[in-house]
Amino acid sequence: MLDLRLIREDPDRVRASQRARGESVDVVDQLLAADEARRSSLTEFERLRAEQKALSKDIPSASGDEKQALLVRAKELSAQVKDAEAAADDAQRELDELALVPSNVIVDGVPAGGEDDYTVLREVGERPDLGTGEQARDHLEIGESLGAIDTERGAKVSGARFYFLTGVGAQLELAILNLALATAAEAGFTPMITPTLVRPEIMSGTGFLGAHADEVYRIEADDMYLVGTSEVALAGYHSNEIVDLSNGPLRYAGWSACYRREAGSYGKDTRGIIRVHQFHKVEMFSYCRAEDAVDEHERLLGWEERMMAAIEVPYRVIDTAAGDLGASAARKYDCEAWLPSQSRWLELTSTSNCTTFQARRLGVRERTDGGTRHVATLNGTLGTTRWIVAILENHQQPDGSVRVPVALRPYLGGRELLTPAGT
RNA sequence: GGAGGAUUCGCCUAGUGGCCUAGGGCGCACGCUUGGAAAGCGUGUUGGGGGCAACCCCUCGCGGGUUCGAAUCCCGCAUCCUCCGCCA
Repeated sequence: MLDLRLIREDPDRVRASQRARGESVDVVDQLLAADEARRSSLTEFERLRAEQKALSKDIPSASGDEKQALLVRAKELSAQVKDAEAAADDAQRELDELALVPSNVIVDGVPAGGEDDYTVLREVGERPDLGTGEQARDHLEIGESLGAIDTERGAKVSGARFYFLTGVGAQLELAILNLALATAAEAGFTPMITPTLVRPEIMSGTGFLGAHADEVYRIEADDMYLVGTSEVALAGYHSNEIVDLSNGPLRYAGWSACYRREAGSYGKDTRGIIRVHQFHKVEMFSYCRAEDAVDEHERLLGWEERMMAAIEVPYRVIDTAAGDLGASAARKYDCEAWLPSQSRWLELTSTSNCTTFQARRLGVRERTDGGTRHVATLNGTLGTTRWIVAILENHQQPDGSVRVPVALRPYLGGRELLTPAGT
């Protein structure tokens, strides 16, 4: 949700942002009209209500005919107040509904356009030389040979896009997540294990029930949602609170299972564990002052790149185009690892600056000299199940083994190599 | 699943239809006092919205209702606590 004051004072900025995203520009004028309607109906209600209060104060001390006359007048007024209040409520409801429509206003510098209009900020690391003309084996082939990934039984038990991580595969996932959590803790984040079922208002407050509502699993019997990321729970953590940011940002690292329906991605990444319905993730989440959000975003990206370096995979950083941003994000950077088997880049991390957009919906504020104001929220990935893909493929050896990146070794009992089962 | 009880300002609490314009205590902030501090005294201290302003409106868990008037009465819901049942 945007600040109505911004829409009133600088509607052109909002229009430009909506245009860059390829979304509705007219909604700005609809909002301005709804805001005007709300204010005039509210003023009328308040005028009548004040009159009613003044009148009812005189009733107890009146008597006889005078009292009867007052009661008659008060009864009329009571009906008028009721109508005016209903009108004001309707106008407020209409405004509230419209206010959810515009997406966050993009940060200056975000490229306009859609999925393919990103800007590459940098490319880091060398793509592995896997031998002359040799076709790189893909992560599933490697994973199966290591006895690490079992997608067939995943499908048998739960359907397409489910999998078992077995043996060293399970350990490798935990190694990634443990390294991520340790990195976060060292950087001052508070480690958190979060709920994965949340109430509707929390899911909606984070902005995931807009255009991407089909992505979310809903538990109909209990009217709850399964989260696609711990960002949801961490954003809800301080909902309707006034937080204290005087000692710097509040930083949390959430560990959770993540659930995604992957509706509309039929036929895309169907092999292996690149695109799955359930995975684990360690996510950074930061509450900071609005004016610090741009710097905080760079810091989150910095921690993500530290993790990229730790798993020793070649990657690039992209500045996602406006049309490919989630509704809440004002800017998003992705780190994409090189995927040798497909000669393409694969998203491993994503960090979004949601400015005050989420906090406004969720009611997260801070105290300032001039009252309260909404804080900024940011999030970023520090490790997921998918990273197994990039690690297996980039560290595969000609003999079929996989080299373990140095930083992960302590979490794998010191192992330097993962070797195929039965060799 | 059933039966009771609770939900008031950061915390504790008063409040059974108009005297609530929600009182008191704690905490916190500022001031007085002091050589300095403590104590004491005084002032302030929920949040949101409208208005150029004076000022006004809303906010006693949430949503309805009764009434000229609701923290207070009625209905529904949520959360927490206690007990019972069921499951483990």
